[in-house]
Amino acid sequence: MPEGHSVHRIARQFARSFTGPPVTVSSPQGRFTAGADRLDGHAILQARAVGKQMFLEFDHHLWLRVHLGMYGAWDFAGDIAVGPISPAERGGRVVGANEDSPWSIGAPRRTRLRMAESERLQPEIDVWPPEPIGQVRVRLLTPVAVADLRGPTACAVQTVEEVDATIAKLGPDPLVDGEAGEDAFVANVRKRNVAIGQLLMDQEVVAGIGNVYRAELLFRARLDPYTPGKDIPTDVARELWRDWTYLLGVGVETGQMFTMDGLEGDELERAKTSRDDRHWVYHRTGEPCRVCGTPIAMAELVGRRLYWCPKDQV
DNA sequence: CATCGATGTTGAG
DNA sequence: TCAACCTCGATGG
Repeated sequence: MPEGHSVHRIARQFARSFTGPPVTVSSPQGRFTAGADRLDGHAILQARAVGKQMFLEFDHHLWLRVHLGMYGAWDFAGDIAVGPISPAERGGRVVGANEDSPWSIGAPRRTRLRMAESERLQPEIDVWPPEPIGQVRVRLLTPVAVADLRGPTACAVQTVEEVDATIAKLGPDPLVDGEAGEDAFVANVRKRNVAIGQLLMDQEVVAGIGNVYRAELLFRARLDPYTPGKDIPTDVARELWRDWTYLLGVGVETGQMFTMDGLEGDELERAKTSRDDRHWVYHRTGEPCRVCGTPIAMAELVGRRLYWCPKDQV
């Protein structure tokens, strides 16, 4: 269930801990054996994230494309990075190892970290390499680090042409397209006679936004989710993009989806520690709007639940 | 302890 | 249009 920020963080984990040495690639589960055999023994050159898709380039110029979907996850263990990601690693394209933690051969650390929509340290490993847990589609193993992929929606070996085609179908991602993304986003929104609440979830319009960020972005903009894209003024669309850029940056740096700015004291602590107190409207059906007290509304839109304040968002 | 639902795409029909 | 993916925290008995 990760949205874009998690996928960028996972790509950075690969850039920092898996570029350099040859990688042993296997499919403990057995469902990706043919694909794993095509990558086995090759080194990883770079990790890229675009929206919710991640791409690893191997040194024979084949790529592994992964989409975690609803409940996919990566389990990392060994000499891996934990915690906030340094500003030096910002950017959608990450090449090579981080200077702060250069790749080195040595005894693997015992850290185990699960990276999905959130990140959680797991009990430390006691043997190297650790036993796979659950249905592991792909295992990537270096002398000092291991990554196990579980439950992905997509996991495929691609040529560079196929990677380019996959990315070409995606809308702009602030961490990939930078300033140029803003114009693309505004154009994509304003040419469609489709509700903005639907457009924000459309990965061809903008890549990386999921159900939580959609709801929160629309509330932060005080925008009615049912407003057709073509009726949204240019400056409002630009502000939406800039707010997404901001929230994505916060998410990538902290690993959490902070959407409530300006909190202090107890409110800030609650937002950090309690899932229920973390959002303006997401998953708050019937509860009082934090601004006006009106019960938060919920409706299905293209098969996903949409949350909004019917009074503040107009 | 059983059941449900989910921060999402893919591909069969 | 809908099941598959096959995980896992929340919920209810």
